[in-house]
Amino acid sequence: MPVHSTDIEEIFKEVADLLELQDANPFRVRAYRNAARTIASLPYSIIDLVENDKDLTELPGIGEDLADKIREICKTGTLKFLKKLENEEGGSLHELMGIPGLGPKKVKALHQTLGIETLQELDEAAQQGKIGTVEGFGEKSEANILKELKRLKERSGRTPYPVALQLAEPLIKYLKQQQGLKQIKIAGSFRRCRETVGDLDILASCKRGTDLITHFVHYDEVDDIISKGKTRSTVILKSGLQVDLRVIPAVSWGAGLFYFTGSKAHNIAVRKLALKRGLKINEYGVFKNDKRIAGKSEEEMYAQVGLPYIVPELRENRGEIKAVAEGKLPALITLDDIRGDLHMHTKKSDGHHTISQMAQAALERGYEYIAITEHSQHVRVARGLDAKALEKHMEEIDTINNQIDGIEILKGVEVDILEDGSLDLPDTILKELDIVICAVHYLFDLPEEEQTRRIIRALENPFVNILAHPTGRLIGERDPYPIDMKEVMKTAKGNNCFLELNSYPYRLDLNDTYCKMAKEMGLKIAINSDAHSTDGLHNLSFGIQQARRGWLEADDVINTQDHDNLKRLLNKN
DNA sequence: GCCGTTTTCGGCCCGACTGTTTTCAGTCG
Repeated sequence: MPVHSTDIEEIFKEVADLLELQDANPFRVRAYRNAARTIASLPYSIIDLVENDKDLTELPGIGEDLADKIREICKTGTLKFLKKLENEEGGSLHELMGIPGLGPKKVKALHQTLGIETLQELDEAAQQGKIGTVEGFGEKSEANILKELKRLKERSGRTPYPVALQLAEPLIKYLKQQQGLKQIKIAGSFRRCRETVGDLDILASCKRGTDLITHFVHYDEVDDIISKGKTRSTVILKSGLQVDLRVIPAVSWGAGLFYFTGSKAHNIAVRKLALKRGLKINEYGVFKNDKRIAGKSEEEMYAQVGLPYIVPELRENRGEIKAVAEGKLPALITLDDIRGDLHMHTKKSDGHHTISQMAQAALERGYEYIAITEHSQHVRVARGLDAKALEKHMEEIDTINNQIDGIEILKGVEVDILEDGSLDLPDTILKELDIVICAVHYLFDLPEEEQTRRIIRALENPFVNILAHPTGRLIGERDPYPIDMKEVMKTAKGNNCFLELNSYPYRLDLNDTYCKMAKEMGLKIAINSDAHSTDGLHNLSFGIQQARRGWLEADDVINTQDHDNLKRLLNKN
């Protein structure tokens, strides 16, 4: 069983919990949590560093001791120190700390008085009304524990961005009805455009904050009010999504926005710069000797530490602060840079609209070209085309191209990569096309080596241009299939191929870190919608968000090129 | 356990909210 970055993260978090339960030095506890966060926010797998014998202590928050422990986990899959902690008294109590409201002190109290060690035992004790009898607990804590246990069972982790977006829009509209509201914005990972969000952090500035909070907790969709104070409140929506609202004074708007947008790692890095200048940053502003010298806007916050404004998508502490200090921050791609869309389907396979309708919709978006890329025969559910049907389809595109002005329709295909890496259509037809996209649609569970070999062979076909949704993941549904991405990228580059960033918001495949990796290797990306209807073309904006998180600039993306340049890029011979 | 342009020791974020012990400890972000 290969070790992943997330395994190391989990082990360190568990160690932190168990140490905390033992009343260990709180800073030692924090060191483990910091290290877990560092590993989580790396734009690559820490396993690669270990395998290449790199110096792990160069990573923030990782010293000699934790570097040794990381190497131990990589080598053995486990950590002796954790096993030792688990074997000690109370070594299974960390799982109870997963219940919001239960920290180390309360967990220990429950253990000592009622002997509770597992979530199951916690549930039973709460059902029997025993929790309320423990000192420090009352009726409300008991009810809360029951509620959280229930929620834990129902919870399915983070919410995909498009779902959060759908829930957020009407809520913001509702909050805007409040009189005296000056500003309102969603911060947190949502603002950073992460593919999933843990909760929604809404920031507002309002004449009378308490009125806004009251208005907030009376929202129709609120299922449960977790907390409600003068400046902040937390609720759970009926959908299960947690929403935090924080009201901050207008003079602190920028500081609050900065603070609650995160990421935590980015904030810490900026705060460190402030400390060097003798300044202190908190959610209310930048302070010099207790005097606020900035805070109204994020721009002035950054200016005080000598940095230009950094867009939220880059705030992950993945080198953006160093880059901006050196004047090397990328000019990130925007939707306006896109001149065409190279992956879409029509009624001919599993799409809903005709070629003309798709072309018309693309024209309305200001595109100069599109590629129609139907499935190939292997994908029976999508009514994939065989060579003969594809030939007829190409003739139809020719006809429409002659009828329509202002946009060029490229003749393409999304050809299936078969088990052995050969393609689902013969070269004789592939070479007639303007663009060939290849993709894996079945056999997702091949071993890494085999899957990599399969894809590499496909990319070596002289007529293939783009590998679509390169990891096959479906966010929240299907994990990426294991492949050696570095090798795939190398092969793509060597064969004048490109990788796709599929913009379907449950795919976003390539993800941000792979985009950055491609950019660093000099491999260009195609940001495509994979639209199955005219509406589907809009998904491209989700891809742009992900691309920006991956540091991509217009020049890193092939469909920002004009038609002539694109043709040159697609012509491999 | 980490870190260092106050560098090998001594500091490491702290303010808001909840519930309960009613004046504050515990938790969270």
